[in-house]
Amino acid sequence: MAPRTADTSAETILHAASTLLAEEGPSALTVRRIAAAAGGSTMNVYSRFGGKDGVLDALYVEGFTWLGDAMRRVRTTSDPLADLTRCGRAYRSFALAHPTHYELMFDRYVPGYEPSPDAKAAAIRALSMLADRVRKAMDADQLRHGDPMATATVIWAAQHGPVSLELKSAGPPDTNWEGVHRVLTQAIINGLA
Amino acid sequence: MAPRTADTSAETILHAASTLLAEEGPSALTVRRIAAAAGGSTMNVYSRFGGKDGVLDALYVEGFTWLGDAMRRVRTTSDPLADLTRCGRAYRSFALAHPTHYELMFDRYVPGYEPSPDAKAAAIRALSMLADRVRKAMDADQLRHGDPMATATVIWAAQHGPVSLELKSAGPPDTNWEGVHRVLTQAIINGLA
DNA sequence: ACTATGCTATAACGGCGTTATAGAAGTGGC
DNA sequence: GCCACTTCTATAACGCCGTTATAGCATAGT
Repeated sequence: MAPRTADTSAETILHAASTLLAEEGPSALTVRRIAAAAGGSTMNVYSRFGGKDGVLDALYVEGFTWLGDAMRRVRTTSDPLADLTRCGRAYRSFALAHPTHYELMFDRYVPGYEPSPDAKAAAIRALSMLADRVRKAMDADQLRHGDPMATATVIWAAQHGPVSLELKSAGPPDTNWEGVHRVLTQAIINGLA
Repeated sequence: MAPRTADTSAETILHAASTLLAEEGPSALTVRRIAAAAGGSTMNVYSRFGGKDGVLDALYVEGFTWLGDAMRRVRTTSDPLADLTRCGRAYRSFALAHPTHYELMFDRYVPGYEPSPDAKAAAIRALSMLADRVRKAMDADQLRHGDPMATATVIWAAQHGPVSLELKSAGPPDTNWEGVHRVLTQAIINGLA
């Protein structure tokens, strides 16, 4: 049974790393711990992912896949502007549900890590999902016309600001971050209309 | 001449660390390199700053001091709303001029580092400088009345979003970040008026 | 002059990412 | 059946990190 040892496949390693990231945060993401959690040796990580950065890239893409899915799950109604507002709420929910993935994706929590071009492409793909909804709103004359990608970037930046600060609990300790996020999202959508 | 060795005072160490951070980025901030750049031994860093986190705290406070100074330098006119817009520009200029300090302050670039309560207090102090200007705008009936600190946090979040993304060159490579920042700042100030 | 104190530099410890090395399992030819 | 040969594995080593222990030396007090 089993080819030779326990099945330390790429999926097993990735799952172990993802769990480690979710449960103990980025500092638990060491090659030795990932390999031990997956039941294999450190070299296994190197042969399958080329090193720590390869695993981080996979987790990065995993995060953007989840974020893209969350955006996709937002229902599309006849009011594209309301849909965009709901996208904002979904964005914040994603960040609060997967804070460590969010930090890996958007704050450079892991020191030497820089996402590979492929990984960045996955990020842009998630952004274009937002751009699609922006385009819909433009077509419905609910948003000022222009480059949908550029407008989507503005909305994204308005999301990232409060969410990023909330996750690192910056600012006054009694800050109502849900309120900050709501006000900011509303202001930017009104401002672009 | 000289007490005993070269003057590896706290200021010398801090200056060496700050230069290292500015010129080579956070990854150059190792205790050994800081000590060598300051002309002393590693123990020097420990006796004067208690460890690496102590130095990071000092750099963190240094960054917020600079940011506070930049906010203070924005001229105060009879149009508080225009002053706030200028504060936004000053904020982005600061981030672009001191990107590595900004990342230390706002993105958790350095892995295990968490700012001490004192350091966080310095951050809140810089934020209340923005809150003062918000209060002025409220007194002039240019902004909706409310808690100035909360409103300042909203404005801050609107600044941090685009600036943070720009610094890590996220998003489409041809993004006009100055434009994103301008649109977002204008939208949030209009939205709060 | 001599002890005591405090600061210094060096060395060591455990852990990190990564690389080199050696061993075991599978494969093809004869 | 047996022997190279390839391939994947696990272990150990290297140089770095933050931190701590240790030993040396300059000053202060008497």
